[in-house]
Amino acid sequence: MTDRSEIPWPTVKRLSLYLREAERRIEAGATTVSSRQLGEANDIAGTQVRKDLGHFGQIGKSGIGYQATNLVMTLRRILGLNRSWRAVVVGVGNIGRAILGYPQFSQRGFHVIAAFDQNQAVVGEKIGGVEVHGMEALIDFIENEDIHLGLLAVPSEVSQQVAELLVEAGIKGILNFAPNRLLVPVGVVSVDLSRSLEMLAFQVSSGLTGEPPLGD
Amino acid sequence: MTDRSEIPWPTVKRLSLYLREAERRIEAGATTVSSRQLGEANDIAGTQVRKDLGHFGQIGKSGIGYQATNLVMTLRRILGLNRSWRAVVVGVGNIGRAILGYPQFSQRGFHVIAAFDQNQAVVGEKIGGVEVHGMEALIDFIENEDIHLGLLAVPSEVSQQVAELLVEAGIKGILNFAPNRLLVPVGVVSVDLSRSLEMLAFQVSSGLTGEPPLGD
DNA sequence: TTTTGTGAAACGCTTCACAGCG
DNA sequence: CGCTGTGAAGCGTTTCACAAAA
Repeated sequence: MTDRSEIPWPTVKRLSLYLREAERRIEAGATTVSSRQLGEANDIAGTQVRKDLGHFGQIGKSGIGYQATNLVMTLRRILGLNRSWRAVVVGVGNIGRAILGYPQFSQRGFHVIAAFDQNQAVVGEKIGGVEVHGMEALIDFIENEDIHLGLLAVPSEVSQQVAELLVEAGIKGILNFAPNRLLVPVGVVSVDLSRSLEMLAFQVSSGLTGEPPLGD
Repeated sequence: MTDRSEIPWPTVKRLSLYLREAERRIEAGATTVSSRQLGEANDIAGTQVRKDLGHFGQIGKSGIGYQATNLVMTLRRILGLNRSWRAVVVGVGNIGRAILGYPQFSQRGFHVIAAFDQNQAVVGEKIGGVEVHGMEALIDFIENEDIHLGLLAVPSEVSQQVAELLVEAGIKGILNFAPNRLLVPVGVVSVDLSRSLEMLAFQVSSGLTGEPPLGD
């Protein structure tokens, strides 16, 4: 394994796709997968797949391909999925509720432990088996319950402020649903629905078809 | 204005950000914005902003910057936001419900006209003022109500099939929430929450901080 | 002086071409 | 042969450097 910080971001974005494909093939009975097989469902060339996987050493066998279960284990390890992640949802509006009701997350080791909201009207509610607490309980909860990730679904006017609160409490990463950049010293990935819709509007207006470069 | 199909995709992804920033500055009383101002909130260099905007002709003034309201109009036109988009939500699970309750969309001219689901138990329900219909009504509705976009929030096992249905009915673009590529001859933008979480896990595991290249 | 617009250079990722292994 | 791994070439985007406009 090479130093993870040397892996190009475009490669990282594809690793999830390879992992899924490998898992699908294993379920279909495969014990071995080729670079072409790993890429074809997502229109990624075999060469590209091999270059990407090459970052982790020589893990394939010429003439055969990749040992499927090994590959899955390697990808899981690189992506950081060989552990369990404890997360809280902050902001129980529409998006927060959707996350709380989304069972797929726990399949990958992401566990939503609790939710928080400023609005006293929703405090005490239970959504998808997860209890909603008041914001004043946030810091203690994160510290005491060993929470790693924050799923941030608050209005954009307060997202930076709440993000800083999370970081102060010791959180390690934030999935941000607000349409603005967060300046915090932890990992951040943003999901910006308005922006996605606008990119779609551009595509349609331009008469473009299919997905833009690499499923983003 | 140049041919839109010649605009590089990385540029398109940034246009939404410039538009937002320009609008924010106008609200704050600005009549003029510089390339540096447009980029700084998102950590984009002034040169980059100018190269991007250069695709639409020479719309700035040396020493001054860009006429704010003009710029907003231009960006809106390029992105295809100078019109109204009629959309339907297909699949009224957690994500579908979240979209239906999300009022911000209509601010940008995206109007969710109706929702559809296979499950008879939710048909007839009204969510966020939008009625849920059965899947059998989908094709006629799209044709008769002049629907342009489909917001696809169905399980991944059926997403390709439903996408084909939408295209057959004449839809022009799909915002896809299922974790798989859609092979259809219309515009597609995907929002893949599991993948975003996995990229976040990678970042945190690697000790990386801040956002990956350009807020994606 | 501030800021745009733009060729040219630099950079990073993708694709090619092919050696080598099973 | 089929498939991997990889140096080298190719390509598209970003950054630099600077001329020109207000």
